[in-house]
Amino acid sequence: MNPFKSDFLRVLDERGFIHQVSDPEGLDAACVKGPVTAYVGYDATATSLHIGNLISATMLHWFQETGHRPIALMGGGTSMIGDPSFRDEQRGLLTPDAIATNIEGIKRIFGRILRFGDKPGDAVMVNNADWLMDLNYVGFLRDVGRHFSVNRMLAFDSVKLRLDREQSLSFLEFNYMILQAYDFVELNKRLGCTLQMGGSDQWGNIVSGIDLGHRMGSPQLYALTTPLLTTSSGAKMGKSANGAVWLNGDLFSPYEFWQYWRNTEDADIGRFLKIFTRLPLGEIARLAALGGSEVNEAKKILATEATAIVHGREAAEAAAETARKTFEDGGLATDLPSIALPRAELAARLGALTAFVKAGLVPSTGEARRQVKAGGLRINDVAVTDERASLSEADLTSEGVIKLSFGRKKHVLLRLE
RNA sequence: GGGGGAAUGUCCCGAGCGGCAAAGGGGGCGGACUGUAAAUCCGCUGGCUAUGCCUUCGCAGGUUCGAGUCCUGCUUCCCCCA
Repeated sequence: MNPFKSDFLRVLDERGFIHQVSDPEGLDAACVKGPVTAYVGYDATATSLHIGNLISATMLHWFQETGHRPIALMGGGTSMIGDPSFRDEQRGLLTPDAIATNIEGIKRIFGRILRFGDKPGDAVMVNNADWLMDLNYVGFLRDVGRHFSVNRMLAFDSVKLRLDREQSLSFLEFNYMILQAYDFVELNKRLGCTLQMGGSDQWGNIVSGIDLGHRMGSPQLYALTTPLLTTSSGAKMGKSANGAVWLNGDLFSPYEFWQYWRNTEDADIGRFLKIFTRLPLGEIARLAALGGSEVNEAKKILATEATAIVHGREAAEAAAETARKTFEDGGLATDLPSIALPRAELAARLGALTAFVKAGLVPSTGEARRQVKAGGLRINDVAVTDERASLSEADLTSEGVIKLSFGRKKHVLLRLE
């Protein structure tokens, strides 16, 4: 199946996006023949997408780049249910309000990744609430539900985890797969969509859509999934100290985002450059081959390029510059993340432990206390040794800020307001 | 329908004679070493207005000076019989 003839599959393959494809030859031929329409669905589980979603969104980018039409599907309807795939327990139900706000947050990122419009080849954004919310229950069961075998659904790996574990799988969640399958068929009808892409955890849901298409008379549909990315040492991608690595700047600043990539493990550089940047493969091969401490140059390029896609070139350069001042000059970069501090609080002597909690560097004063013992907290680069230390105006640097550091890499400035 | 078992530190797994903030892992975080890497070693891994106070062992009651541990009911799950 290897040398693909279509630009799209070749690019995806070369860059390491492909985990599974249904009928690779058929899809390849279809992509050669003319523009294809494909979609990826995003449920409104948070106000922002995260790094994991970026992979599939990037596939949509290359899809468009190679002459096809991508659809970004907002899961306004499916989010009312919640995907149980590979989850070991039920999540709380999202309220309609939350879903609406989440979708607003999620939409923002696509403007940077896809080109939308009305011309052929322009990307389209749709919301499955448009066709799911008004379904008639009995009618839907008769038209669509009859095509699903419960026996078969129970055999899917995606629900096995839940079944094997002692957690119940509610009927509500059990329907998720059916609705997603229906989405695929509906998008085929409405927009001629014949390919659904997603993370490897979506394979079962996607294939169900293909089956449903067969039974309901759709043309041949295709599935393509990406591997679940892990770091070389086995950790799941996308986790940072504060939780997920979000794409929206209000949840995860461009500087933090840049830092996330800067700290990539050596062994992952090539793989990540191919997926998270748009650099040409030749350039990537050169960077990935760097040895010793030279790999740091490659990591900086990875960080800047990946950040530029998500936050814009300017923000990426600024983040790189802030990092350079902080880590390479050992100086004080005044555009490090900062929080405002009322002058009155400082005048009243602010407890050092409290200050670190306020800055969001540690979650509790208890944790701050422990870190003092471990030598992990510094004020203006001087280690805190006394739990009862406090801050005063005397601690302000000549730039008028106080720099709090947690560990070697996390820094926050307190800035008088 | 009947019988037997399980639920533990809100990341996961998992010990726990009635005195328990609760063994041990994994993961995570910090320190040392480095290159803002990996590997390795060391430490930490409920909260607070902190030599004390408060909240944790599926949920709700009860016995007891004292309950994760015993009793009752409930919820969810697993196994066997029908």
